[in-house]
Amino acid sequence: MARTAGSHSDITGPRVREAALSLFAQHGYAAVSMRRIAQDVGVQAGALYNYTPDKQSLLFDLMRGHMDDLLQARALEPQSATPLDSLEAFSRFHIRFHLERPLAVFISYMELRNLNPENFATIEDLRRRYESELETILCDGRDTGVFDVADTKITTLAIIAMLNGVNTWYRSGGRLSLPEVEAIYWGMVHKAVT
Amino acid sequence: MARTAGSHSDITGPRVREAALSLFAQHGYAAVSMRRIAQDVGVQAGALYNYTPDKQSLLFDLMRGHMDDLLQARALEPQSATPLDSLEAFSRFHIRFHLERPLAVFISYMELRNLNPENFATIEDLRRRYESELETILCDGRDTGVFDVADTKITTLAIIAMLNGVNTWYRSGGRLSLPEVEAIYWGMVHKAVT
DNA sequence: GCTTGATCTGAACGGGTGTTCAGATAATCT
DNA sequence: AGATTATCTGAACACCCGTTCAGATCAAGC
Repeated sequence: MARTAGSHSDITGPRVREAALSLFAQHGYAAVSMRRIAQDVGVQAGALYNYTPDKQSLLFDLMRGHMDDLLQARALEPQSATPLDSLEAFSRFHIRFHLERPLAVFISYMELRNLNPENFATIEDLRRRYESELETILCDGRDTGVFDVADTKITTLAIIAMLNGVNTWYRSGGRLSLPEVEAIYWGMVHKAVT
Repeated sequence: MARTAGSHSDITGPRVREAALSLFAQHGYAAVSMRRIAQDVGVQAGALYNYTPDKQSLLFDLMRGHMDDLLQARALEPQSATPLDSLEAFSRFHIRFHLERPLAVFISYMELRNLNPENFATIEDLRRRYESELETILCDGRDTGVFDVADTKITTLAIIAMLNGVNTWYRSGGRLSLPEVEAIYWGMVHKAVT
């Protein structure tokens, strides 16, 4: 068989996903055509179908990949001894991870409604899995008496919503460095639960 | 001149905006066609152009109207004596107002990228005006020594992001009543800034 | 150097898009 | 009753959509 190694697919495949990621984040899934993605890749629209069965899968693969990265990176983080340390580690990890890939983050919650029901369920399951890690920390802290939280479910969502907010304004090279941002948000999270 | 009063325009006009609001919130601006909006109104697509110059204006009017409502409702709220009372009033008002119109809230920050640059600037200005009301409260509280905030701009955005999070999960008739939700979130905001 | 087959082109498919407009419709006024 | 005109229809305009596929292209293996 000819052209197995050194083929263009190793290059074009990632480029398709990169172009889709950037365009979906800028204009939204529904407003971006396959022809527009192809243009950014430097290829005709038909060639995209060597790398994705359809447009929906292209979106889903981006979101699925992002959620997998998130859960894997989280799993690789070192364990903490106390609930307070765990909460600080979670808060700092969340900010750092999300600021590193703003486009994927943006897509992963702006384009949820453009997933078909099956794909939506898959992403939502992964999201809930991530959120439950925070809730477990909050429950541990409440049970040991170090946290004062009225409702762990709501506090979980409130903390994540607050931390996600960083992505709306942070620009690297701006007024505040990443460690400063981490410290400020961790301070607010810390106070809010104690 | 005939047909000035009792004309259909008093009815159809609002119905066009209602249908657009609901459909834009469900499927996104780019994914909703004028024909689909017309179908919900019970009219042909061409008739919509008696009520909006184009699709873009339809979106802008919804967002503009929402921001106007927000600022007006906020202005009608009673003044508070202390920064702490002001912050509580703001937090409770924000939650209450936003839970009353989830569709308009959803559109007003999901569809920002579908506004043309001029319309985008207008909405962003109104949004900043609202946010600055919260920041003023935080500055007052910090200056009088009752608040401990590292950075008023970031704290402003963090609080608003946290409060906005309510809209992602709250359903009326659910586990928690509106006053309970208000109390829980106000508790977290209060602790986070003191 | 020829064969092989992965990759890509370019055209086509059926259908949908926002918007316009001449003409039909019908409610109000004189 | 007849004139007026706001409102709506239905067709048309030029264009874009996701997807398919026969055939061209060309790098790797023999």
